[in-house]
Amino acid sequence: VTAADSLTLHSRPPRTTASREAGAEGRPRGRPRGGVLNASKITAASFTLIAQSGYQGLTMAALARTLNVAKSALYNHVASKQDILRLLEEHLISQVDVSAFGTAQWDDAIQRWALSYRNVFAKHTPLIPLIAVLPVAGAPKTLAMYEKVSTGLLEAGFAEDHIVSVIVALEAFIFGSAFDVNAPDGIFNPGRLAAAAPRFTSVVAHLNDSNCNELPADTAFGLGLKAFVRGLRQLRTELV
Amino acid sequence: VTAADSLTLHSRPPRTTASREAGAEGRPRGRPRGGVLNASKITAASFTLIAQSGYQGLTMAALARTLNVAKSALYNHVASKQDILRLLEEHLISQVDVSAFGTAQWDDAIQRWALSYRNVFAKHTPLIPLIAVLPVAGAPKTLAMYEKVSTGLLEAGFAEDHIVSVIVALEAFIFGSAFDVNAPDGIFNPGRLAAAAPRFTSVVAHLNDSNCNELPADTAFGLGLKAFVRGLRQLRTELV
DNA sequence: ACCTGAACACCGTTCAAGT
DNA sequence: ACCTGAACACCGTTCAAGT
Repeated sequence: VTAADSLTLHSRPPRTTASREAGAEGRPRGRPRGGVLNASKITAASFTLIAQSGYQGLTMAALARTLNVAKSALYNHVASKQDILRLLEEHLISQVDVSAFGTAQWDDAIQRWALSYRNVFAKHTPLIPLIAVLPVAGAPKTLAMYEKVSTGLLEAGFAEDHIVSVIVALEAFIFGSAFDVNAPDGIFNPGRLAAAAPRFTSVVAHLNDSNCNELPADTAFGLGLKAFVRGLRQLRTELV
Repeated sequence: VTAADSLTLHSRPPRTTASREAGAEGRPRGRPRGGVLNASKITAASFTLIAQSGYQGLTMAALARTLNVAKSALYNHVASKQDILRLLEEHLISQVDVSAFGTAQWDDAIQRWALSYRNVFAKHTPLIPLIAVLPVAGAPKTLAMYEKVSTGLLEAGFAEDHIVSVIVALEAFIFGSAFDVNAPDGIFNPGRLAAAAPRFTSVVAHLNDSNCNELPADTAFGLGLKAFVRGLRQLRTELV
């Protein structure tokens, strides 16, 4: 045991900054009278923060500052940061447009649902790794969306034992496509390696030939969705 | 300026733990004679670490410990942790099986490539948000894979100006499906909310009716891939 | 050129003290 | 029940000192 060791046992390291790090400015220490904090205020503040500075700006400290509370106060309402992400996910799912199921043809309904779903999560891709693995049990709004889609597919004539697979497969395509929306311009530009990949280079050069002013991610999503739905139309009648 | 403030200017906070935090045990301070570190050693150590304790175990500190160097030594070979993730991505891409292009029929080749691609990244989903947005310019192995796939699709008769879209769409489905592989059992079990979603509940109950001992993620991937390829077969001839 | 040691500015989370 | 203040155990990154 060195001298430095025993020192740490008796003296605390002084704070590196002198500024206050936690807490609301004026509020006394005890329990406040009004409802200072709750889950939906945390959700709203999170979306504000994300809109301002992205998911990288969504920290417990920033959230506490926005809500004018101490960081530790957040833990009276959520168990963890993951818990907050789950709140965001549930809120976003309810913004996905499922209204076409029941009004439009099943194939049109799928396409409109998928487009809406992708657009909602394109701005929230950091949630995707979470959703894809999140049990629906505690997520009523997510469940409500699945109920709508299932009903639409049942009425379209899909066999009961294939519907979950159809939904999972479509969601996979939707989530993957949401990432693509955020790809930088020229992501496929081979640069100085062009000579090593002549076919791909040529094909990238033809990217915008037929889609003048559409984003590459949108073109790919449209083509993929069309192909997917065409294939489903065939399989629907075959797979029984 | 308080007393605590001026204190920090003159005395360093003592370390909270007594154990050494950085550095290799025996090595002297200066530049070592042998090649202690390089990019491929960092890559290999990263995969070892991931295999042992997942991506959450992949930290600069753990990496340095594994390689028996100081954390700061890593920055002589990579610019950042993101840089390491890019090394991993390039290495994994080269494990994707593209051998079916050129030997099998185009639709079979796509299916085998897609399955291999999904399987490789199912164990490395934290890389997916990165890949989907990563320019190919500095990634020769990624480019080599695209060259193979492009060639296969060109020979299959797809129009030059659609091939990038076809690849992007397929990749979206592949990446999304990779996440599903890691979903927990019973992810679709509605729990106590079953009554609110009767159709979905019924459809989930029928999930395993026709696929006795296959994982749900595999069933969905197979069905989605089949639908996708069928749709592509139609669009290939139409879209010209 | 390439390493060590030490620090820096964060991060999410915990917990006693307070009302 | 629900807040504050203070700490804890990390994290990735920087940089002077050394050879």
